[in-house]
Amino acid sequence: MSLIDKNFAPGDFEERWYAHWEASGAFRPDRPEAKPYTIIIPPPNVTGSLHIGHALDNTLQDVLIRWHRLNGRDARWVVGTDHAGIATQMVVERQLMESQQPGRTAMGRAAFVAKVWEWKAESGDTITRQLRRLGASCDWANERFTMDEGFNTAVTRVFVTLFNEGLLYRDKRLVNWDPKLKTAISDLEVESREVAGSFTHIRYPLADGVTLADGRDHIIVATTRPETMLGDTAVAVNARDTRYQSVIGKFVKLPITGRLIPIIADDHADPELGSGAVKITPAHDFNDFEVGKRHGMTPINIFDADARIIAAEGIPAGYVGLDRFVARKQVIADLEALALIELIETKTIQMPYGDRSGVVVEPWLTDQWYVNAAELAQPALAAVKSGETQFVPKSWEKTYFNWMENIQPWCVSRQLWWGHRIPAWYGPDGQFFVAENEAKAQALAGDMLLTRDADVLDTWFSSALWPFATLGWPENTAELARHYPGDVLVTGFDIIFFWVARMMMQGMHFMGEVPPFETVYCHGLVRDAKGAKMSKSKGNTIDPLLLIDKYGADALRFTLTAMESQGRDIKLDEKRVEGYRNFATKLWNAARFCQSNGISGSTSVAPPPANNAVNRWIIGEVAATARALETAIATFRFDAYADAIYSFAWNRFCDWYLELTKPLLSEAADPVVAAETRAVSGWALDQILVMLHPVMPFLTEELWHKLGTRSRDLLVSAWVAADLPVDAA
RNA sequence: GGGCGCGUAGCUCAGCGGUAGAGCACUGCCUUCACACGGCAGGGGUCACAGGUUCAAACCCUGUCGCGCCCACCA
Repeated sequence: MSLIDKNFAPGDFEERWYAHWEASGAFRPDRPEAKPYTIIIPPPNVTGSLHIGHALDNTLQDVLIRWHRLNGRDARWVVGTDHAGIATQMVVERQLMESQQPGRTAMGRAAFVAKVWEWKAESGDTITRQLRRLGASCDWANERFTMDEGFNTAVTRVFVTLFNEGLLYRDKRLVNWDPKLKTAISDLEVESREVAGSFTHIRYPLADGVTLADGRDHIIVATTRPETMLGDTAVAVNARDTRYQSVIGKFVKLPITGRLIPIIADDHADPELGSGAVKITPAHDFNDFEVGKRHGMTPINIFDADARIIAAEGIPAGYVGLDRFVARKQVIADLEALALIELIETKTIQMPYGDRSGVVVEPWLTDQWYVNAAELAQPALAAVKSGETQFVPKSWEKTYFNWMENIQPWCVSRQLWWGHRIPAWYGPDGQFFVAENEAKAQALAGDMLLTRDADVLDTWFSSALWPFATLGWPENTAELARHYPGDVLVTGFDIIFFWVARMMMQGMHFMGEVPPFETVYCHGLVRDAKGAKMSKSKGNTIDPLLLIDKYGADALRFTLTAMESQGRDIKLDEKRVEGYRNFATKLWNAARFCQSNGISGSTSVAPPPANNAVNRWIIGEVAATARALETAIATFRFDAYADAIYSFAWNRFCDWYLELTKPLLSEAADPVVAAETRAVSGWALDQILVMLHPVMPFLTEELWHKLGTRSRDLLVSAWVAADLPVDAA
């Protein structure tokens, strides 16, 4: 208990309180008799730094955790970081380049991975330090990392188990290949962009003097990627298409290569589209791959990992080694010279781009590991259908259903170095053995000389295990029993497929059909004041740390809470932060006023006895506010929470109550009424601190201690304000 | 081509069946012994448009227009 300074300066006490809380163990769950309340943090990238989206996500989680902690629950916020395979690998590669050190391939795998660990150690606590500045009351004592020892065990166990159950398998099929990063990526990591392109109509000469019904000696096919014709294995037409019925089973002579390829009948060819005839390139197009399979064709691969032409069947030597885009020009030039170009249309086309590399992704034929997602999706789907897990807002359930019901095999192998190495070993003739370690694989393989799979797992494969691997799984720990499933997951809607769906699948499969959380709260994106998506390249990013420096963490937290409305996107305007900093100042001054009038903190949750009408009124208002907050939390209406406490504290408590009671505290006033008013004021102010604490933890903790001699910190006090009598007056 | 969401005061948004609300901005007054990062008073909206349901609609239904996002193999 000490005098409240005239100036409100959050920088003077925020870091001090955080250090005190953490050191005192306040973030640890320590109420074994109470019902647990568990949130699992979406693990930020270990080498990342706090952006405004993290600030929102973690503020909301902290509001929930702190509210439930204040309400007596045994709250635990499980925390940790993600190794973020591809993202981190790219960061380190870029750093090597910028510092002119040898590149990844030059230094070799072991040295590179060591370099990443070095970088992780160096920068790895940046993000967690920043979360502390935000005030996130995470259980740091049990901080996890997706590549720590226990996690590695969990990942391996899951891989081996799924393999043994037949739910994970190796397959040769087309993947989305990123020729820049030189790895397979999943469907979700491909974004379709509209670009200016062209549509080339090519004449494929009919072989053996055959002609079409209209007398033409060629079939016209169209493509946006002319170079792929080097790998064509057929031309497909529809069996119902009268224009082509007579030539089904005949051949065309594939230009440039001179190969004869058959004209086949397949429903993939739509008579309504283009010429009705379509070139089939099984090794470089997802549809064509299926067509090829139906007709027993062997795909002809024409690219290497860099998407350069290789010496495949019939490809002229001059093409070998050409980049795909150079090859495209060459194909067009050669076809033009042969007078086989019917037409080149300029038009906007859809092209697949790697979301990380920004280059055009190629469908490429490789051996990869796949998870049978369609199978794992069934229980995960059922859990949401039955309401065991609920999305808030509910409309996201439809999105989830739609994706899960049409889910494709999940390619989980990546040709990267940073990540969980795939636990599979190969014998000399391509036999493979999946086991938890090399010794077990060797036991399966007998005398064979084994080499380990060079690939690593998709980052999301490990983060899918986050809700249970962080609690000690596969060991049967007490923590697991107590904190799984979590109460709520708070995350952005943009990773529902990447992460939420995968956690649902793995959680259901490995945790006895129990989904990992009861509620999935999906918040929106934080945009700039004009509504534009923030990006470094646009230069419109808002750095949450700068806002914290300028206005205090509490003001930023209040802003994000007040603007979070049912998952809608947030247009963040700095003026809003300034406004809520003003609110903090207002409260600070109100507390200072109270203190200067001999008002101090209360000793109990229950309101003091009151006879005076104004005092009775404010007691009732506190109760009504507490109930409004309870509803807001139960329905995840963060905006309603902020609004209720704001209007109560400012409009009713400051503007009316403090003004109306000023005369009651004057020297001329009745001492009995004055004493009652001091007691009620102190109690009401305490209640404001309690109710506001989840959103503004620093300011409220500071005032809590300034206003009274307290046996405990505010954040760990269990105050069930909503139980107050509603009609105290 | 499917799916979702949004169009309410100058701006950002609540309200989702019972005579229009908040914050910011704006106007006027006030440096009154908590606070000018403040106080008091005030101006400002045919709730996108058109139909319908209802005693009653910003709120429910149908359609139209505009904006945004997600998913999808028109080669």
